[in-house]
Amino acid sequence: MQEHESRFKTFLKEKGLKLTQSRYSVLEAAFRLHEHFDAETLYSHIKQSNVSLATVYRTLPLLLEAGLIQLAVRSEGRDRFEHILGHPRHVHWICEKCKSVVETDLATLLPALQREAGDIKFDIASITLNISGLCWKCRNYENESQ
Amino acid sequence: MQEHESRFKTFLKEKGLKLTQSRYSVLEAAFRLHEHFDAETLYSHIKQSNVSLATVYRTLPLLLEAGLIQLAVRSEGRDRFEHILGHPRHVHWICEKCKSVVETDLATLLPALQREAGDIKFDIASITLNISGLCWKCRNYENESQ
DNA sequence: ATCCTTATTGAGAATCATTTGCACCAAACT
DNA sequence: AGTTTGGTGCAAATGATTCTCAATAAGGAT
Repeated sequence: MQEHESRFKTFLKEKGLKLTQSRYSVLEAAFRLHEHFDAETLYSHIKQSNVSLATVYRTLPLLLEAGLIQLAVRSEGRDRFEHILGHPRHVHWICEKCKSVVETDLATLLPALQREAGDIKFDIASITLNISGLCWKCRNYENESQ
Repeated sequence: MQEHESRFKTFLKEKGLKLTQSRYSVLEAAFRLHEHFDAETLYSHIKQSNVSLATVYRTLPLLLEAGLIQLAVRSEGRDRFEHILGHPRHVHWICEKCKSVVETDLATLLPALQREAGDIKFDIASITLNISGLCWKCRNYENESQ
C-alpha cells in the first residue's frame, strides 16, 4: 500500500470515519494528478466511477486535514490544491498577468521557519509561500509595448 | 499627501483611469483599518458616503494591482486583505482549529527570496507566506483531551 | 455470513461572495 | 462650459461551495 493510502486510512480510523469507495477515488485522483487541481478538475477525472461533485468537495477538507494535500493557490475564484507527500515544499511564483505559476524549492527557507515555529510553539501542518508579480516574459512585454 | 494617496493617483493616471470620490473612500478606509479586512467590512466603514458594495469590489483589484494592498488570507469563504505600505511584510501563522492568525516578521527571509527572484527574473509585487497548523493553545488542548 | 448502527452518498436545491449589465453621473481634458 | 469617456449604484446574474434528505454502504458485533 502506498504511503498516501495508509496515511489516509489511519487518519480516518482515528476520527471514526469510514474509508469509502468514493473517498478512495478522490484520494487516488489527487495523487495521480501531478499539477495543481481544483475540485471540478478532480471530479472530471473520476466521474466515471459515480462519485459526485459534492463528495469531492466533502473529501477535500479531509485530505487537507490529513496533511495529504494543501491549498496551492486561489485563482480565478477557485481553490487549487496539490498533493504534498514526497514533494519537497515549494514556492509559487504567480504571474499576475499571464497567471502562470512557477515553482521553486522552499528547502533553504525551512530552517528559519522551523526555528520561528519553535519560538511561538506552533505546530506546522502546511506552508504556502506565494509570490505575486510579473514573470520575465510579461515583464519584457510591458517594456516593449511602451 | 500621504504616500498611499500619491501612489494610487499615479497608478490611476498611468492607466488612464480616474480618481473618483468612491475610489478615494475605499483607499482611505483600507489604510485606516489596521487589521485584515474583507470587502463587506470595508464597505461597512464607508457606506455613509454612498459608496456601493459593487464599487468596493471593483476597487479592490486596483489597489491590489497598484501594490497597495495584498490578499492576507482566505477564510470562511471570503478574501481578507491588508494594506502593505510602511508595513514590514510578514508571515501569517493560521491556526486550523481556532482560526486565529498570528503575524511575525518576514524580514529575515527576504534576502533569500530576492536572490531567487533575480535568478528567475521575477518582479515581486507581493509576498504571502501563510503557515497552517495548530497554535500552542489548541495544541495543548488536543493533548489534554486524549 | 448476516445484522445493525451510523456515517456517507448522489442529486439537486440553497447559499453567498463576487461579478455584471445598464441607464444615469462625474472626472478631466479642450 | 462642453464633450468625451470612464465610473457608479442598483439589481440581477453567476458560479463555487455547502447543505438537505432519502437511500446506501462501511464495519463492528453476533
